[in-house]
Amino acid sequence: MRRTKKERQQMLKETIKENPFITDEDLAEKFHVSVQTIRLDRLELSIPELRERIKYVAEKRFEDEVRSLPLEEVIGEIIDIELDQSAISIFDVREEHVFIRNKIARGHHVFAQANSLAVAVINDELALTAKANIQFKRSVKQGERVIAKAKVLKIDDGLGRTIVEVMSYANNELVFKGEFEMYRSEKSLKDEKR
Amino acid sequence: MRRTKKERQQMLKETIKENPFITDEDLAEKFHVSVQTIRLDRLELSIPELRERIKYVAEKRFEDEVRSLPLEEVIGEIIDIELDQSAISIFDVREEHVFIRNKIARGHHVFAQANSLAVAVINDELALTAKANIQFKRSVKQGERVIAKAKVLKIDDGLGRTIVEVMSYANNELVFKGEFEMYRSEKSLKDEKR
DNA sequence: CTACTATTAGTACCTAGTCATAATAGCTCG
DNA sequence: CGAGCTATTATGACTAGGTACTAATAGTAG
Repeated sequence: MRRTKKERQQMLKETIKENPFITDEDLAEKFHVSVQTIRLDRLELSIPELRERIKYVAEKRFEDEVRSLPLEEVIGEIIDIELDQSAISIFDVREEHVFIRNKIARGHHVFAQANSLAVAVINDELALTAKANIQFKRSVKQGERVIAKAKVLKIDDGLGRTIVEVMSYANNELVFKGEFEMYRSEKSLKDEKR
Repeated sequence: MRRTKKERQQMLKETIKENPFITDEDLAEKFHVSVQTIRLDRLELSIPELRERIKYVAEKRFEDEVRSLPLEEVIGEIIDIELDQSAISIFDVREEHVFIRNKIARGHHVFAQANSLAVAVINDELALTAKANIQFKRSVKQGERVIAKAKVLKIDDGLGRTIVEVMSYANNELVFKGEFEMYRSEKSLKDEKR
């Protein structure tokens, strides 16, 4: 007993974590012990053999590949709408919407909810966002429910522009505020139909 | 010769590509041939053995991991980055990103590309969007490739704010322009380390 | 019938292990 | 000093999933 074992096992853990592709033989050499000792250590620490470790890494990669699905069609669920007047949608912040490190919602999801609500409230076949002025008032965490309220401020038929204000709340606190200048391309067409 | 071989080898290729975790034995069963035939096939097609395949997948993941720590949360693919200076990403507009009726990209996808690029370019553990002023210059259609270029304009260490400008182009035309005011939470910590 | 391809079978060997058993070394406690 | 203990090392049998090589057989074309 070279006054080690615990130390060696601690280092073993870290070494394997850092490089799962290392064999018992290489480990034995590295720590100046026999292969059998390394195997006993792995047994005690429940570290699987090289091949299992590699397999695990490979499988995880495969899962991840599917995981990176981006934004959905419409973000949030619309629960109330009065065309050309106002609309409300809710959006539950889940795991896939947040940064891994701190569980804070990525800005573009909060934006997406507000933006798609602004699109929806416009009484037109086709509404596009022309400009937006937005502020993220506070960060939203995983598990919170964001309620976005859109209000149509001004409809300028001449220019085909509509100003929509969206305020988003989580826990009754304002988390996002945005002013969207929306463009209606089909306005004239629609008017003709009437 | 069951009038197959070529067909079988073609299918073999695809099967393994789809699921690299399959053994020769399973393959033999699947194609109703002997294990030896499968091995001959692999030899002819230069497909490595199961363990090598798994290892390859695992290694690739490992390479990606270093790259994808900051990048995995990005919409679009980053092709160039100089921290705290500039970054470029590309984003191909596909079916799932557009309005069904007119094949025009939804604003929040274009925004998401720009916003996540602004997050990525910040040389910090954690960057959040505080404000943004954006303009959609022209609509982007399905099939177009959007190239977003981010430039760090100002780093205000006192406030912990950084201004990032993002210009997005499709077909060499400006389609989106945004100015993002980003918040760095770990700023002070980093300064202390220096 | 012969030549040729495709397929199958069998053997020896490899890597990186598991599992079980046994031997040895270095201590400490009484 | 020796028994008891832990840690380490050695040894042998066995495993999966192969490689490499040789040989036998089936089926078909010329």
